[in-house]
Amino acid sequence: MSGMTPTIKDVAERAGVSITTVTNVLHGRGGRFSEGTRERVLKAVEELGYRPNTIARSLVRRRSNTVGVVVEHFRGALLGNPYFSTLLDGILAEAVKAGYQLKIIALERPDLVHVRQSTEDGSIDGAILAAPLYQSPLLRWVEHCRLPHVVAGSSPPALQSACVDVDDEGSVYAAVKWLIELGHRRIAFLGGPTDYWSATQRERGYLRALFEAGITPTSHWIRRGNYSTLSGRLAMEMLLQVRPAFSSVVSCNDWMALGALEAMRRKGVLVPNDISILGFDDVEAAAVASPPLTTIRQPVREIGMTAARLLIQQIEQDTPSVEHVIFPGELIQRDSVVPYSLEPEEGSKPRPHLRRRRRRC
Amino acid sequence: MSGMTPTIKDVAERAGVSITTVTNVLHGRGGRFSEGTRERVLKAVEELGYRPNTIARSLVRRRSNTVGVVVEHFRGALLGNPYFSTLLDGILAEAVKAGYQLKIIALERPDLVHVRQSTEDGSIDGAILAAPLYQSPLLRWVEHCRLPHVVAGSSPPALQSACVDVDDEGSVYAAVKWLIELGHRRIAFLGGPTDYWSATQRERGYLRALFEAGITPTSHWIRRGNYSTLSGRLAMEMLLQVRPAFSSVVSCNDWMALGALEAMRRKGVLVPNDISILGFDDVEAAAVASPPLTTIRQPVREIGMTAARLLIQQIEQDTPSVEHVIFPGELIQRDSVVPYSLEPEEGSKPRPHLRRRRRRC
DNA sequence: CTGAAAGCGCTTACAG
DNA sequence: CTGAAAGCGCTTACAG
Repeated sequence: MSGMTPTIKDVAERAGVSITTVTNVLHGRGGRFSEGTRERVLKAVEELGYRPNTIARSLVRRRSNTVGVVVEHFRGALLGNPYFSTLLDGILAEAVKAGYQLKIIALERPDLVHVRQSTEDGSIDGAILAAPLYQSPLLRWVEHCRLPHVVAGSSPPALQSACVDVDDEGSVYAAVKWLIELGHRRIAFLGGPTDYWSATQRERGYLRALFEAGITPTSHWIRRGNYSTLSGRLAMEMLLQVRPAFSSVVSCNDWMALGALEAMRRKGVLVPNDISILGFDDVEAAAVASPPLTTIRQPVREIGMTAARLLIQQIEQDTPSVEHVIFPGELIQRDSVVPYSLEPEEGSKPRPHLRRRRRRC
Repeated sequence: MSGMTPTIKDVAERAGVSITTVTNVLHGRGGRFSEGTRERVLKAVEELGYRPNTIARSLVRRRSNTVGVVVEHFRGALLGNPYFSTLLDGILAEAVKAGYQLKIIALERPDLVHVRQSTEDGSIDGAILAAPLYQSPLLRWVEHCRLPHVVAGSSPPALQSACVDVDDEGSVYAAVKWLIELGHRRIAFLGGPTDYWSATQRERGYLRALFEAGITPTSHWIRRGNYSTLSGRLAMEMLLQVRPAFSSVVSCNDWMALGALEAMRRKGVLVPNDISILGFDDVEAAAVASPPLTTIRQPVREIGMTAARLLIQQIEQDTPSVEHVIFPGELIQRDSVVPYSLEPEEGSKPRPHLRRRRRRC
């Protein structure tokens, strides 16, 4: 009767008891069996090398004890992106701590049919949406979703779901304001892809700080890329040709800032003496760049942990949440930003970038 | 009779057919239903928003269609490690392509009981062990494991299981040989943690190249760290005090090399003019370091992909494999290594590092 | 073409 | 303290 893998039935037979009794001792339901029975059961379990089948248990309990992380647009190197992997790391840490397993649901096409198929199939108790794009169908899905869920790394204000994210807008706003306090008024912007919520929010923060300081933003000083180093280099090359020139540039992420650094190196533009540059994310490479990049760090791992905690709470209390947890970014001051001291006269001669000198912060 | 979520029974009732018929049309088992029946069933599915319960299906099919990735010693920031996340990325890519889901099994304590509990419970069809430590209990487990499995990022030669890894020994051997051809004979080594298979193998490659060139390795020129940047800096600081001095150093990984770079910068040692340095891994930061780090790249993503492919093959053909797939490392030449031209005389005066000059490769 | 029945491995009332 | 029975949601022979 026993197949390859022993089942509870095999244990029961071997121990000479019913399967009910086996479950009872396995779950330590005290008072439902004698000490002798307990020992016999445990012995049979041991001898047979019996492991309860989780699948069967999940079916009857209607609980899989696993949380799903859904990532959309899996084009290949998503987890190679430190943002995602760090987020996942935080989620995993909390899930493990709470006794949950983790399943990764990678959607090749993020349409409703596929999400529902892979999330509402009983295999997960709740889902964390990892950084869904701005107008992703997933964001539409969650609104009608009865499965516990939380959105991490994306936080449309109007969304009636739990969200955990960094304060993109506020962080950039604060950083640009700091730049202005440092004397910069000609501040360029290296934007990210417009279908990323984060990118548009960061750009908003930049614009708001400018407006508030009475500075009119120039569209010539705003250039967008796709968050890659290459696109940052290209965008910076364009920016470098614009006149009048700017004294500092804030980049939507570090990789683009690193590309911009390269563009400036090639052109002989000195950082931070000629141009100050500020990044976002604080990726590992930012610290070892030359000069080390001043940047805004977001608590990615903590975002993941919080998302997992919020999700598990919903699962276990069986109450949906619409809480938005927004973490502030942290300004990491390194060497790529210095105060602006000497504004060159309007209409000054060529190589304006090279005419200025500033002291370090 | 219908709970919150519709089941196959609800569909059957609504369509006025048996549940057998419902499965049949759902699985497109042609010839077992009429066109009219098919339409009614599909309509009921649509109206009810029915999704098959994967758990129930897995139970009867004895197949979960998910592959497990087991990571041991989950102390918190494992996935934050680009190696693991890239490996996972490769695994995920292949798994998704083959129609499998992915489950992450993070073991806090990698003992046999826990592994077996979480892998032999029917929830996964096979397991990939991600970079288990040198003498991990997991490596003992796999030997008696009936579940399909493959070890990725670790490859004890004697292991009777499928393995996918980079050729640690051979890659370092080749690189050190190259250094010797460049004129270096005094080559120091920044080793990794000795409980890592990779670290010991890389050290072996270093030693073998030295032996083969008739160079006797000096234990004073070998220093070990724990793969972190800090440990690399510390180890290099020690190394820098050793006399006679060396002309080049090969580091067990890039992060330690980056730390070593910092140590040298602080001491005023010029790289590569005074000392050449070679890393391993080609992490993103290696390219933006100053000078950009010459290093050995390992095809991590490909290792993950291959591991997944091997595993799925085992699962679907129901035949265990003991194949070892070993990828060669790739030497990425950047600016931290130059040929050695002038060997200082034995017993030369202080600051020997600063007395040499070399041209770039 | 269609459906009743057995069964996947477990858990949970419920009755002794 | 113990066990027979029903059931979780599906699939798979098997008989019509």
